[in-house]
Amino acid sequence: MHRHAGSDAGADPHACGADPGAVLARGEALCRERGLQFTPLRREVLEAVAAAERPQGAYDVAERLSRPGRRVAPVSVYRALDFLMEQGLVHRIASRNAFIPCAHAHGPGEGVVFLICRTCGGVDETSSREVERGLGRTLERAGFRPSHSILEVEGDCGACLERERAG
Amino acid sequence: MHRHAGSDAGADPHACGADPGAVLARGEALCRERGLQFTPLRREVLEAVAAAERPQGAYDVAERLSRPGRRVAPVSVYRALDFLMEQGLVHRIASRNAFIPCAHAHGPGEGVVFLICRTCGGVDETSSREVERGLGRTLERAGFRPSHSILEVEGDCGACLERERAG
DNA sequence: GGCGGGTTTGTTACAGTGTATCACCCCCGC
DNA sequence: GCGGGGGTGATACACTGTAACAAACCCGCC
Ligand SMILES: [Zn+2]
Ligand SMILES: [Zn+2]
Ligand SMILES: [Zn+2]
Ligand SMILES: [Zn+2]
Repeated sequence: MHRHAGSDAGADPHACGADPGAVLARGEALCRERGLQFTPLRREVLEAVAAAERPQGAYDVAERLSRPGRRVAPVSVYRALDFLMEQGLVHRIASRNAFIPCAHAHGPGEGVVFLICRTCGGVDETSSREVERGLGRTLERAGFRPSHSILEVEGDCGACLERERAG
Repeated sequence: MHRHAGSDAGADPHACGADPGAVLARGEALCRERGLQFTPLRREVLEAVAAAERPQGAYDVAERLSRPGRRVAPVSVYRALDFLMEQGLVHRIASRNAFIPCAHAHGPGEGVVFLICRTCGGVDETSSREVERGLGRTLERAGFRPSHSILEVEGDCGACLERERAG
């Protein structure tokens, strides 16, 4: 139940983990246009991550894809996830060692904020030019040249707060 | 070689990892005033983290503290590190699975930014009310109530940029 | 059709990270 | 002395991630 969260005023909202079909379609289109292979395994891994309500570990995905007669080893899942991350189709949540799907294209240098709900376990993502600007200035003052950054916030999502107030 | 980085204009600078002696002194004072035990093991673990130039894994610390005749198991190091983290004496770098010392008291709700140099491997920390403000507004718009957050930036530190320009 | 080279996957083994559990010790209050 | 809580030692285990090599696959080329 990852609700999309608005970013800066006027910017486009996000909807990560919203619709597995859309994520798969984007993966396919993106690989075709980049001349890369959207193989069955990669599709299945992306599908498994997109279908889950909460971030999935690589071993979770491996187990989910394995059936009697076909075993998918974690190492294969890791390789698929590496590929999907390079293409911007999934994100890794460092504080959880787990992965979430991404349904939208991130502009270059666009900062992403992961919102991790400690109640329902869901992860939503948003972006903020405001934060990005402030961080840029802070880094400049520190004389630090960034290559990339991660920003993960843990707390309670709107839906869970609502539920708590009601029930 | 963790240089301190200035935070917002007028705010106090940081100096994490700067002086092992200062970190140990702060740990001792802080435990005394809180009625907690600054045991030999905890002191040694903090000392090992503070003496290192780069973030240390729990197993690194365990190895560093072990000598012929005395073996310190990683699990003991983890327990000490958990304690030191609760007291705000060390930080965990999620993207590296490693720990750094902290020489200053963080105010409540004060955002911390970790600056991870991919060249020298050192980690510096700073804070930015600017980023904190922007993040607060972004989270409010998203209807998300934060409990805590991590912000880690990878890139090149000022010293390494300087060295690169010179050499 | 057959060949050659890059990419993907399977398989095994291993390294690294973190936790659960129980026993022992120590200290302090009763 | 006795009981209880906190800290440590020790073992075992679960979880996360990577290295190395072989087999399969794909695709352009002859
Ligand atoms: Zn995304
Ligand atoms: Zn929630
Ligand atoms: Zn600190
Ligand atoms: Zn550096």
